[in-house]
Amino acid sequence: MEDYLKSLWKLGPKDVGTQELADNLNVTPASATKMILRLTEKGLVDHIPYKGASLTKKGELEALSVVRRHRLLETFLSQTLGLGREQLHEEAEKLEHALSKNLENAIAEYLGHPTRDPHGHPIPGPNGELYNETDLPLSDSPMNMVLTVMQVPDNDSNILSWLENNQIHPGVQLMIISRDVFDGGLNVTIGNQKIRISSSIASLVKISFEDGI
Amino acid sequence: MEDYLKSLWKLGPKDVGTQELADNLNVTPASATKMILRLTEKGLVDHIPYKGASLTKKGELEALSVVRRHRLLETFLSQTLGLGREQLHEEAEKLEHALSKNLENAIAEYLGHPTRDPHGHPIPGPNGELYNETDLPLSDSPMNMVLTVMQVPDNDSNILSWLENNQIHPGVQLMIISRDVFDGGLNVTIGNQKIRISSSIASLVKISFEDGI
DNA sequence: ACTTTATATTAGCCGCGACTAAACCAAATC
DNA sequence: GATTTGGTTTAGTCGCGGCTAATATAAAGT
Repeated sequence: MEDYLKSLWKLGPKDVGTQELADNLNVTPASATKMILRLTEKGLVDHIPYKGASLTKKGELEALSVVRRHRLLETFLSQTLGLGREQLHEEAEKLEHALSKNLENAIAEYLGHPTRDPHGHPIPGPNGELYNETDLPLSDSPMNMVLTVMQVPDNDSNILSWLENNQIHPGVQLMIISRDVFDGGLNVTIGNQKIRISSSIASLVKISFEDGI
Repeated sequence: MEDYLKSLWKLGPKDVGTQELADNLNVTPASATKMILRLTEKGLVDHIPYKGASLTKKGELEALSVVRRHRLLETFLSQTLGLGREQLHEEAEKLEHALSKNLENAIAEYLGHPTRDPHGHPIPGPNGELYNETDLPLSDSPMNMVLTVMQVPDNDSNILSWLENNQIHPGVQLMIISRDVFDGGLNVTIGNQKIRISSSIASLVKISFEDGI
């Protein structure tokens, strides 16, 4: 149930199709439909048959609570155990459903109420507060300006390992040197390295023009 | 399932009755019977109908793995977040089922492969190794000797809070001054305090004659 | 407008883990 | 030896969360 809410939140706020939801959760469309009905019954989603589903206010708060637990756990596991960024998502995915309010609070306290997780994703507040996103995809960013990496994806450990190997993670500064006219691939400098980033990956990395984090 | 294995281990190694098992897990005897059948099917328990159930070798290893995860989690939460001993059990109970082998290893590593949890209970090794218990119940211990508290119970937060308030926890030294002839209550000195411990609680506290922990 | 096609839904099944109510067995009492 | 009694098991139900196969709908193409 919590996984469905989380996916609806991630894919929303538009109406999410059954297929899209099912794909996101690696289940069959039939399973997704069934769960959508259950969640509708509970007042957590609005459902227009043959059209799609979206979270109600109540459902959104519930989803944000799951996201908060997930991202706090990622931060906590990274901080204490020093797990690599590419392992965090999978582990947090399992633990998030078993995290009590008490432990959530204790972890937030311990970490000093962080606002971003190790991938740079904003951590919702205890009541679902989420500040405005201003970070932009690297793929859409201007050339010849110093950019600060703010976010990397969390759910694909292959991509994440590649990024890690090339020193691309939140806080790092880089500059786009040139952009391939045909496939949108980027040549960037980072430190004194020059690397090429495919456009599909560049669209998953978010940056800001500010220095700090 | 894991909870049943853990309970069978805790109540064993003798044959455990359905009632006893059900009480321990706060479920009805009917539920316990059903699960015993499932576990028997899987080769994890031996079951003699109308008599009782006990773990097979395979079941015991599985149970010890759960116990290991539980106690590592208690130690980890205590160490990092500084949770009180009386909160640890409940939180670990929820998380233990969601802890991957990977994370279990990382936590054990981080903690330096501890052999006891914060309640003094031995932590099984990664392959179920468990050293010999030599600790004795405080209730059966001799008077006028310096005793080191080794273990306190983990599952009753009321008792645990009381013990904590009276500075009784693993590592503390105390001495039995007198024993009530009728109800077995103990008068003990601990530091420069004198307190009375009821026999029911004294039977749950384990001590050793050695100094260190 | 009719048919094809892609997407959604329903129907019916399974396993897990809980429950209540009813039947059953074994051991102790009469 | 028959009966009471207490613990055990079976039978039948429910909710969660999956699945497959079949059906229904909306949208697009002819």
